[in-house]
Amino acid sequence: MRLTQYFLPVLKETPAEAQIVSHRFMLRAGMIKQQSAGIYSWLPLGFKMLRKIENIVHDEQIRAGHIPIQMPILQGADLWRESGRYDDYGEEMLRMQDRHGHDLLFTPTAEEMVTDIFRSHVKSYKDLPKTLYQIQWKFRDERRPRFGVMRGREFYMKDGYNFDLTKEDALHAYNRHLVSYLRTYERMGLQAIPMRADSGPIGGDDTHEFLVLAETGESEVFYDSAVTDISLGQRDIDYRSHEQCRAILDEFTTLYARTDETHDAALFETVPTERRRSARGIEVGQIFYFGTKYSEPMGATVQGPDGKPTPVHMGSHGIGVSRLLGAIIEASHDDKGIIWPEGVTPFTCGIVNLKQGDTDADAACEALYGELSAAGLEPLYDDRTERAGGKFATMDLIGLPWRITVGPRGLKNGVVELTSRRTGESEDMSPAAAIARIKDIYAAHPQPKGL
RNA sequence: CGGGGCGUGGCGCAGUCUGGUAGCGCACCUGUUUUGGGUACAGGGGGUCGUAGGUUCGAAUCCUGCCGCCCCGACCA
Repeated sequence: MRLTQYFLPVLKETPAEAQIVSHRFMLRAGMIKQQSAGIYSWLPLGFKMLRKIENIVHDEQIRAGHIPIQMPILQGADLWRESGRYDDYGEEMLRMQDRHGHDLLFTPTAEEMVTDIFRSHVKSYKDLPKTLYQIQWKFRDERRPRFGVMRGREFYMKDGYNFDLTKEDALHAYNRHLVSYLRTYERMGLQAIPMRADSGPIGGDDTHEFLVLAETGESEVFYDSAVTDISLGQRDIDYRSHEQCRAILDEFTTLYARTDETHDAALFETVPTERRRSARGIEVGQIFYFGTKYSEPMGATVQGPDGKPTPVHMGSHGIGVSRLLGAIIEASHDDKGIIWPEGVTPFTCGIVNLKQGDTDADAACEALYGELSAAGLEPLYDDRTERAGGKFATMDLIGLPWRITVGPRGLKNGVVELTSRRTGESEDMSPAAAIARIKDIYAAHPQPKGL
């Protein structure tokens, strides 16, 4: 993308309403525009990042064997009356009526509807297990929306639902989700720690939340510092293996890690003093096993081998896609702006032309831009006739991991400058070497495919 | 929903106490100049002062209602 062809309304000054760093940078980098309390328009850069994150989530869900679907944003009230949640959900559920006076609601989650889909089409145990998921806009009428997209009323969420014949199978689905979530977060450069949590209005027996440690987090968390040393890394995972998924769950959830909701002070005392930590965290996902809580009242049964109808065992699992955008920025920024991890960045690198209009500089930039684009490595070329300072400030603000700086002086020596946004370190090299380096870097950080 | 605060051009703000018909910086447009880490100068466009009503010769300013937004708290991906 050429910057002069793009729509990137960056701000020099911070809008007064933005209190936390991710919100400030999202506004300043021209990613979002607030339209109402907790409701945002997604401008090109923000929309692009939302899609990137979404695509990582898709990649990792599909890898785990889960099947994408899409359910409507507006749902009829009847299904929710069946499960009993129409009355239970409370003020957070935004309700409305259509012209016929039928009650509708803006979906805050979709257990009812997915259960309806399942019961309409699946009749035999032979069709199990199945996990269906969607990435869709949700609406929860929060009492107090805040922190930009971190607690919006409208938010983009991946919600998945597993259907299994037995509790054992459903628990494997739970473990499998935990593993796939860990992998999803790691790919975004985030460390999200699974913590034992409360089930809230979803209900159920087993539940873990995934928390990214950050000062601005809304949850208070308590953990054994050893949990921060564990990572999935590059290991091969067979998502069909009950044993392997179970082993990874044990590996990640044995050490003490809980939110304030489930914190057990006495148990925490058993953690060695020097490893006891209390901190703040951002909740970026949650997984539940709730058995037959919905399948029984809603009649989601399959015929078992014995011919008898059996209610299916279910769980649901969520990742806050729009919130992740805020969480990544909270976890990765400096005073100048965002620092995207290579795994999720709107563009792989920036090309800064220090002297637009200089024949050599223009030609060198065009060549870099053309070759990187042809290689599928989407660069952002700052071809504005602005003074260099403004170009650097813009690049720093929007946080592309790498920048290639091209100017007439360097070109006289046959070099351009490759700079890391994270370390700020620069290196002079030939344009060909810079391209090779960018290719190498992103070979190790493949960009998401999505659907 | 309880407590607090704020609505003045796209953004950040002054002006409100003490009424006299709107100003600054940034951004934007034009021109010249400049260009290696947010150039300089000159000219210019853009504002029903959130909104409705009231007081007054006169309201951004005083009074009342309403709307919106932000912060703290209690609830949540």
